[in-house]
Amino acid sequence: MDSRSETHPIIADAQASNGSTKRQDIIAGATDVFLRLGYGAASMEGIAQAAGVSKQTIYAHFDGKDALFEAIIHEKCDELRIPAVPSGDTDESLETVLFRIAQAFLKSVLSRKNVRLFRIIVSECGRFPELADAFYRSGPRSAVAQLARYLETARDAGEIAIGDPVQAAELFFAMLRGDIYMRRLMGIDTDMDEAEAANYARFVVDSYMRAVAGATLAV
Amino acid sequence: MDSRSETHPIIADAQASNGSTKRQDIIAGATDVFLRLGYGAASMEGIAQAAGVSKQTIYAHFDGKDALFEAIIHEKCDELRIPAVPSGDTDESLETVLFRIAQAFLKSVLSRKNVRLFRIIVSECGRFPELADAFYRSGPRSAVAQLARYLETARDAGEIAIGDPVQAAELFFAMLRGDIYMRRLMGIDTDMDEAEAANYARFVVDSYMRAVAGATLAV
DNA sequence: GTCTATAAAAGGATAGAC
DNA sequence: GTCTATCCTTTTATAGAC
Repeated sequence: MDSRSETHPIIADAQASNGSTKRQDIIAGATDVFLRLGYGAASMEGIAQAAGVSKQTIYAHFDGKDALFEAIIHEKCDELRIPAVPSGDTDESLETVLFRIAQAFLKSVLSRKNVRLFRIIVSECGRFPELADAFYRSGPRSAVAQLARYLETARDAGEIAIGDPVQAAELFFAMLRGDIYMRRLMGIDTDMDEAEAANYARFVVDSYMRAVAGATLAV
Repeated sequence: MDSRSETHPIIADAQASNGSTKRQDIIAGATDVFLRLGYGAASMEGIAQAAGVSKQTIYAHFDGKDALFEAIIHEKCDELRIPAVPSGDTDESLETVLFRIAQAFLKSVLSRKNVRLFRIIVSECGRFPELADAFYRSGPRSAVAQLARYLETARDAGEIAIGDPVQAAELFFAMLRGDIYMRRLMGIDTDMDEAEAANYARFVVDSYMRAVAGATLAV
């Protein structure tokens, strides 16, 4: 895969200059096609055209359609780790931190890219269960774990009354997904602009603050 | 479609005795195959085998794969209307009614049939947007509308403090879906038995009661 | 490694007999 | 209406030249 042939030094240099251009072209084209059409409706011919290479070139770099799909989707799942929950280590109030998390979460989870990725995960979870695991770990599970840690410190400081921090964190994100995320998944709603997102985040944080302000929960 | 030929009275009688057996066989087989494999992975040959008929018989009853798929999925969406929110016209407490609704909702929405149907709606919402509409209207939208009406009466009676009843109802169901529904969609979680469902319903109702017990919301 | 050409199979849809 | 046999397109994957 990384064996640079000695027979055509000029071509080898062209590859070395930006590190296997063809392979990156394939990945870029396949990412576009798979995210747009899903696994079944995407064809290797269409991917080859989108990448500007021939089909055989794809097969020289990947074992087949399944392997290419797994590589593409797995990479997109790993990217979910980046825009995580911002750390709230300052002296901001709980409500302020939750509101900031809410806005970031809504912006990320309702984005077109994210919605399309989740649609594909759901569509192909039978054929590629490992991808569902990767998505869940890198996305929802990671966000929940971070928020749970923060909520736990808030609970230990006596600011809120919750039982299981993980369950409390899951509830917060579930409230944020609300009805709009389901509609987005089904392609019903077009968009939610920043003002609407802020309003909804405010509504959820207000509701959540009341929910966790009460007596300790039995878990 | 319903024109019973006069040329073969015996066959015509066989059809009349239970009302077009072949058509029902096709629907049964297609329902099974489509819900199990989705649109793309299902083949007309496979459906014909599952139904115990020939391919041409399917084409005699339906215009093609698309029309058959739409008929099958649309019918399953219509069935969602049946197990709706139980009416709470008695003198039960708000909490009791919500708890009953929560249990019924969890049982229905987490069922294997319902999860598979929603997976297909999500997968094919690009090709069949009308089906997503049908699902949303018959399922989530219908449940929200019924709960919203109930919450509105509770608000007018001074029992709870909410802004938009529809938004309040959507929040309740979003809390119930929680994290578990997303996991089910991705095929990660196996099952939630009745005891676990009851515990989770209790947790959500408790949290929700606190959330709606506070001051009036700005919507 | 990369391309053109081709194999081999599967799937949607149709023809024609009964 | 129903079946068997067939057409035609699409699709994954491979062969062979350079």
